[in-house]
Amino acid sequence: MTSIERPASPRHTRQRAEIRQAVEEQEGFATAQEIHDRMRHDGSGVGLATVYRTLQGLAATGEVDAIRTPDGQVAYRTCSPGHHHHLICRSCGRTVEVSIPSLEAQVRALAAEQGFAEVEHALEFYGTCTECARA
Amino acid sequence: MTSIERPASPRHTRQRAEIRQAVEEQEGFATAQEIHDRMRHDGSGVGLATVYRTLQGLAATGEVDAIRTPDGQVAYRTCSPGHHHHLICRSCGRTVEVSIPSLEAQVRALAAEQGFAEVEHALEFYGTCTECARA
DNA sequence: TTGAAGATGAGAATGATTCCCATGAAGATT
DNA sequence: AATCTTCATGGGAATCATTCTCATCTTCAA
Repeated sequence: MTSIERPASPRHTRQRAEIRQAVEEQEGFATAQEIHDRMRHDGSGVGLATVYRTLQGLAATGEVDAIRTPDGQVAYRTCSPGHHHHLICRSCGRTVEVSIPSLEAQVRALAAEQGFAEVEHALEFYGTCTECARA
Repeated sequence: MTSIERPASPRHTRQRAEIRQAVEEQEGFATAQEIHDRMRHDGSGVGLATVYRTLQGLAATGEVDAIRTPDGQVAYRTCSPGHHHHLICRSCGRTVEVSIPSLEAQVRALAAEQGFAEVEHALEFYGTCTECARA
């Protein structure tokens, strides 16, 4: 198990605060690049590498949620705590958090049945919300 | 809706046959690069770009399943027809197909509830199989 | 057999993400 | 407040998977 060392408590820096705020302000999920672009547009001089690093850190501690979009990019969002999934609009990005308690039970059952341990899953839904369906 | 034109019926070529066979022979999921490497190792001279193109085509018609691994790469595998999910061993790659009928119903219900249309989902499970848990 | 539409392959191009490393800032210690 | 050690930053190079380009071959219908 080779895990990268990460300081117990990261330092409080201006950049880190700005990035955290940027993620909190956005509606749905956004990639590191999108967040970086928006910050730049808003006058911040934070570097792209820092945005990547910081978002990864925030995701590792669960402070933000990270998902992989269908085209392979990683997107971040501030979410409510606890296990949940997302229903994401393909065109506008609007995101609804949903939880499927019965799924979690089934997953455990399936895993046991097949003899698999430490089973994790990532489930996201992509659709078109009412607003966008109109246009 | 800009969809890339794809010929109704692709031509039958030696390369296409080789690639299809390579995917069928493998145990679990493999990336285009892995498949290409194995083919090369077995004496095939098929180009990497062709492997990528062909696998994409096969996935588009449902002849093979394509998933995105946790680290963002696309992996392919020959599967049984119909909607199903995968329980994949993180270390050895062994894959078990599973279906969760109740999930599909819940998805439709959730989508309707939130006013989302054309909802798609991708759900894969990653765990450690019995064999690998021992080692 | 022949021609046109497709397929192939080698390498260049792309694009997201990570790495490198010299410099700057945070936080603990006097 | 001054100092010091450690960690964070940022800019640009480096990676790496994937796609594109395009000249050259194949397939397959006529």
